[in-house]
Amino acid sequence: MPGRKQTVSGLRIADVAKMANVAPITVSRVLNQPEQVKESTRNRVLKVIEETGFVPNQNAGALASNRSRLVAVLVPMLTNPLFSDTFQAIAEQLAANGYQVLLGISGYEAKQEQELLDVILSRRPDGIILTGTVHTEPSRKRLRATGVPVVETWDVSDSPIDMLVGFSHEEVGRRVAHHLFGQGYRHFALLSVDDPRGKVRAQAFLETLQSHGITDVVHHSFTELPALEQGREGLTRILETDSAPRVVVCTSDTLAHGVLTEAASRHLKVPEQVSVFGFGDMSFAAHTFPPLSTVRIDGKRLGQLAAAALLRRLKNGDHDIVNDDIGFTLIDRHSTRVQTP
Amino acid sequence: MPGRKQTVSGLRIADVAKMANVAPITVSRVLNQPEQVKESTRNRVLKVIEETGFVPNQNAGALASNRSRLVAVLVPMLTNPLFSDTFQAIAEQLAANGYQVLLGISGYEAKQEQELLDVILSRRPDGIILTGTVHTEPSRKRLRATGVPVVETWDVSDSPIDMLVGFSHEEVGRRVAHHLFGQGYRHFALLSVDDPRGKVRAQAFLETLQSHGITDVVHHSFTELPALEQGREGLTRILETDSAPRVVVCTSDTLAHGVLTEAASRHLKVPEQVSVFGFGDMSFAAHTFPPLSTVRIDGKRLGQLAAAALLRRLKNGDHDIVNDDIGFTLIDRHSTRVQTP
DNA sequence: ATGAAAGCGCTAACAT
DNA sequence: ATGTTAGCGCTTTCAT
Repeated sequence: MPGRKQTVSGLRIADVAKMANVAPITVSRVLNQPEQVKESTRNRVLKVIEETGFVPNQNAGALASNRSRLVAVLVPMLTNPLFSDTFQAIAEQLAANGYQVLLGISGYEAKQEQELLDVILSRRPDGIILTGTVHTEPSRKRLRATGVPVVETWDVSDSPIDMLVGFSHEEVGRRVAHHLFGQGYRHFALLSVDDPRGKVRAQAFLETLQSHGITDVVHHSFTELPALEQGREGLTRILETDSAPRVVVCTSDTLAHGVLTEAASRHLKVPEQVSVFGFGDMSFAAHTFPPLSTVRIDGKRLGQLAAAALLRRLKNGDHDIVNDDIGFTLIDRHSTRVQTP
Repeated sequence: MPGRKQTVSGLRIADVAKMANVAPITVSRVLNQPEQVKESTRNRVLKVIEETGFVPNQNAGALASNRSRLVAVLVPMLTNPLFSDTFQAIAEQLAANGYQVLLGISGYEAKQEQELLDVILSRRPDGIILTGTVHTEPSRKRLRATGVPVVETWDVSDSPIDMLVGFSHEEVGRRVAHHLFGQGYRHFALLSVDDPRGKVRAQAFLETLQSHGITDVVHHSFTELPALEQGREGLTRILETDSAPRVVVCTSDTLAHGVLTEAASRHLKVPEQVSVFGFGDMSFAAHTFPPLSTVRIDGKRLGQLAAAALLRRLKNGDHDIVNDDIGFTLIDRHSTRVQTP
């Protein structure tokens, strides 16, 4: 006999149906379209479900209905707090709408993501939310071919796979450069971690400074995930190179926090002796000493919009083109000075 | 006609089988037990799979085989960085062994977890990893009844549901109290967030101090998630109450970091004027200014052990009793002083 | 408003 | 080493 009983309560829909004196399909309707069932019948069925602790098998449901109620969410890394607000918001929204989250850790390499994708697709998710817009060509092709609704996040793209909610990292780099130049800063240092989007920000930042004639930017790049430690080490290295007053721009608030810490430990005055600019406006940024000037990204909102776009597609079947640039804001706190030096 | 085609590539196993001149079951074997298929046959099938981009439907597979290859991981909150190392380690281990992670956000209330559980069980996961050992009685019953392998984490228990990998929060509270008392501290303040396990640590800490005759502990509890902001506010409040030199014990490194920050902003010398003790040994703890004395929890190892215990059960079907206390270590850095005052 | 029959795509069990 | 058959538990379609 192929297959074996696979129930939580020892019951299948058919068993519940018998106990409630209805056909299996009626139980199914009570579970999925309760309004289609007469109240008295519905209550009878619900009572049996309640009493027996019956839990339906969604794998069977997915197979029969071609709807898995699963949404795959791919993030590069769980330990990077930058994404956690977004991820949390996505997961909450989806759960509230009856979808479950299938997690994929894609790393920061498009190739790794590609391999993950087949594993993910084998669950037939009803939707996929990706971090970033850098994917291999096979990945893009496959996703387009399957027709699964896809939302790319945390970046912009000229040719999104499907829907997109993000912001421009190039623009971030440019705006930060202009902003600080406009405030009178002329001596810059850059601390970056080499994730794909951080690289774009760093690159755009450097190019914009070049256009202002500034080419002597001290630049240190780290291969590890952003951490306080790298920020401290970064400032140390910068000071070895050049002790002139300058502003240290970081591709992550965590790095910037490290710079502030190292400055404090050296009794350097911020922003007078060193200024610091971050990225992310993570929860701590407003509360460092001194409070950190940074680029505010509303990660929670990003997540909510991404989930909402997907849910609209899933629920209403509409086919709106979604390409939201949620933008960002430059926030001047006290780790930089507004006056011209 | 019930059901509709649900494929990624437009193909089912049956189609691949025809193209490779084998029976469907042979394709299935190539996918699941490749060593059972003769190399030449296997290569022929793999070639067809490769060329067509066939991706099997795991929902169907799960239904037929009664193995979903899904492991549900329930965490209270994605935005609490304390768990992210553990979660990341779990997800990596599982992925490396062919399991996918179904995410559940359980919040800090057992009741909320209970509701989530039915949704999770409807996917028939092959295993479940829970955070904490506080669950409702219906939850425990249901989990035991289904027989799904369960690993509880991040705590200890006299009556685990099944397997367990954690450490004692009571013991943490006690040890921290003894430790600081032993170093000569007599004036204590406590900053806590009211998550269930933090409460236990705080409680045990206070009771132990009482047993040493210390009852005048200034205690502030926050309802929000631990954040730098609360730590700063906490120290501010403590100083309003009492400006005598003391040690501030925090149920989270994040809180402790906030205390250090507030101290720096007030030009208070740490540890001379205020000492600080944290919990977690999160990545930044060794790099704050001054470096933070704290309780080291090896969250990554915890995750690896939890995943490994589950995988042993899933792969070998063994039924070892797993009840690992991974312990913790008190680390004296420079935010406390070792000398008697 | 409810039901009967068929089938979703895959694999367990039993052949050969 | 490979194939045949039946069925996993559910929902679609069509009927009443």
